Amino acid sequence: MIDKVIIAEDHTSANLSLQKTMEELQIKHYDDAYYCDDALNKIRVAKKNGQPYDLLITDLSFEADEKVQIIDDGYKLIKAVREVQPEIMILVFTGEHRPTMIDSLYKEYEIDAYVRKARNDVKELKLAFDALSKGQQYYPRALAQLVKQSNTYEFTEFDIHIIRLLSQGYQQNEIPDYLKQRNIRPCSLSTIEKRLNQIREELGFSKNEQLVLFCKETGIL
Amino acid sequence: MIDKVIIAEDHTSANLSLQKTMEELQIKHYDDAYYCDDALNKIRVAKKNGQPYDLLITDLSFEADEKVQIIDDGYKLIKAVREVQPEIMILVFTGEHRPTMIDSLYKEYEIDAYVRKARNDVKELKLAFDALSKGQQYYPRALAQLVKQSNTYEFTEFDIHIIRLLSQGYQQNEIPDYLKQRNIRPCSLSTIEKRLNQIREELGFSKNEQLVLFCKETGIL
DNA sequence: ATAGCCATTACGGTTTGCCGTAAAAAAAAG
DNA sequence: CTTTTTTTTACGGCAAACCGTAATGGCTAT
Repeated sequence: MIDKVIIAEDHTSANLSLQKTMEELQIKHYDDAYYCDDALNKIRVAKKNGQPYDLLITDLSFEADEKVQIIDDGYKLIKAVREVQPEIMILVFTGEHRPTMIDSLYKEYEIDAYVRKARNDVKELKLAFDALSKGQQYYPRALAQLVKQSNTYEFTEFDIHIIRLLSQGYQQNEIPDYLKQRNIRPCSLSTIEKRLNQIREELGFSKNEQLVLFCKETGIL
Repeated sequence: MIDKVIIAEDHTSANLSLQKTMEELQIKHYDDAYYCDDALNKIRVAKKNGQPYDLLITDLSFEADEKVQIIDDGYKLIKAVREVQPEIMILVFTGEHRPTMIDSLYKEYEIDAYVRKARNDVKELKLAFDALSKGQQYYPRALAQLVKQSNTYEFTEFDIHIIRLLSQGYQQNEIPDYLKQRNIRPCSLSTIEKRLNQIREELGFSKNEQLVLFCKETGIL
């Protein structure tokens, strides 16, 4: 059973929607937070008082403002919360929709549900909630397909490094020096060229411009 | 006075928030639409029946789904609505925050207010509403500053066209043919090279990869 | 009509990127 | 320790991109 819920969401409008949804779901006790630090703190206190939350509902992106925060986004909040109270259920409610990123949240932090802010999001929230109430994970069917599709190429740290340098204005022939200075080990121009060639081929791209755009869109950059 | 409001917003959660806000503002008559076509239609009908809406609240991005729509985003909706009922007040409520884009909405379509989905958005909605009730325009103070700052370079349609082609994998020497086939008029390779060179210089970039990334980040692509 | 101006195009030299092959180095296997 | 395999690097020819200069074409004003 889910009795006690904490909502972490900085947008007032979305926060209120979630609260209203909680009421419709007849959750007796829900709290809300507009900052990650605040949410984490409430979770800590509740656990200490022997009345821990059953469920955290959180967005992924939080906007910085004049109040300086230790935890400044949902990813870090999830990580921190898992350390404080490993068994708490986590529902991610966000507009973010990079499938691989979401999938990695399920794998790495074992989140229990993901609902995308979209048409019919409230209905989907309730579906997710039902699943969670029964102790089930809620993994949207569409997500599985999207993950499959998008997982055409697995980028290594090295790949990302190169692509980032390109997107920062480095020429390819400047990159070997850059890598040598940092003792990063494949560092020849030839290897860099080969790597880029390979990546482009696997993704069906002809130009680095496409690659950079792709990496931005999938959240790699 | 604002008596009658129409809400165009596809996210259920945001839509419900707006409805709730309308109730708090004691708006007696408000309707909502989850599709632009639906919103436009309601505006048309209301006007025909001699009970036109006073205010349209709309998002800018609407997601496509199986229901094929004629008008598929807020920009087009605003344009269409201005033709149907030029005097209606328009409040844009969106997560979109490209200052120049928003500013151009004020200039081109004479929208009356813009509220960003963010922390305290509900409070700002009410402020905007107050201004509109008094017949005033609501132009957020922060927006003016941002517009000034961000106007480093003004992209022409032509610029965007070229950059988009690059980001789709076109080689520069393929672009002249592409443009000629479509009777787009500077179309020589030389002009394209010159244009890109100029853009890069003005933005302090050395590579097209940077440029593409920049355009993606600022929402031009 | 023509002179002047601006945008567009054409051209050529240089640099950078692309891609194949082969050598060298490192890692794995025997 | 040697052999095999894989990874990394070096090199070279060619295509694309870069960038300056000059020529062309269109437009305006006198």
